[in-house]
Amino acid sequence: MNQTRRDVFQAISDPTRREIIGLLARHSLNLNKVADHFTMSRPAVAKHIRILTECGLVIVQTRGRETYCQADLKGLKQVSEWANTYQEFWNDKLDALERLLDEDPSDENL
Amino acid sequence: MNQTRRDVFQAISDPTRREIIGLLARHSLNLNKVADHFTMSRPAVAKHIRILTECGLVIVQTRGRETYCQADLKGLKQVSEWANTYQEFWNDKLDALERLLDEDPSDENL
DNA sequence: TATAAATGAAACCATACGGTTTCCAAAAAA
DNA sequence: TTTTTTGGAAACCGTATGGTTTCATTTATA
Repeated sequence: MNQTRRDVFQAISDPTRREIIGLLARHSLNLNKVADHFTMSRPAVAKHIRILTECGLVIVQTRGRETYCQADLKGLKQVSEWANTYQEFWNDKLDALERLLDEDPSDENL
Repeated sequence: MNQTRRDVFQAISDPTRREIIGLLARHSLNLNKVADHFTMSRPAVAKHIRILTECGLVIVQTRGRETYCQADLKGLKQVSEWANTYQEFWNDKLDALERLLDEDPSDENL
């Protein structure tokens, strides 16, 4: 749970963190409220939230005794854009030809 | 490196695997050709490719003595769609109001 | 046929990950 | 001022991850 190079792709790889994102996107919540949505312990949820903050997807501010968590999902733009780079693969109308050329075994010695 | 439930989000969380995807999207390659693009060992690359196949992003077919790898990135649609769910967060024109309402501290007891 | 190329498989390793429990501190509420 | 509430922090644990080296096997090639 150290601060290795925390990037957005790694942050969203965990289903629990994607759920947290879903929660916080709708309304900001303090830590306990977030944890209430899960069966796992509060510290576990807190660690997930910390990871989300480390890559900027969640912003935390302490108010009194509580930790107020809000989503800031601008970072997901990067993910969307990266995936869309390969849109041709699921958008059948596009570039079928290009891909066919490439599936040709004769390309294999490149 | 076991077959836990391999999902696309986890598969793309590793930068090396995203690079492999980038390579194979342009042209299919056999394992050694893929490995040539990296400084790590061939077995390491092979493991990454295995993970990519486990979630369907890469298809492998053995031809003679070589392992021919091709991308099948339809699975990235899921990623794109998930990220786009939160498009409002980076598309400033949209829903600024809705989000402002939500950033209001008085919401915190939901 | 002997040799080289391409790869799978196994064993191993250090560290990251995802979780737990326990304890402590600070605010808020009774 | 006790007592909750809220959550940070630490220690720990089992397993997954990402890498290595070594060896065996299969297929082409000289």
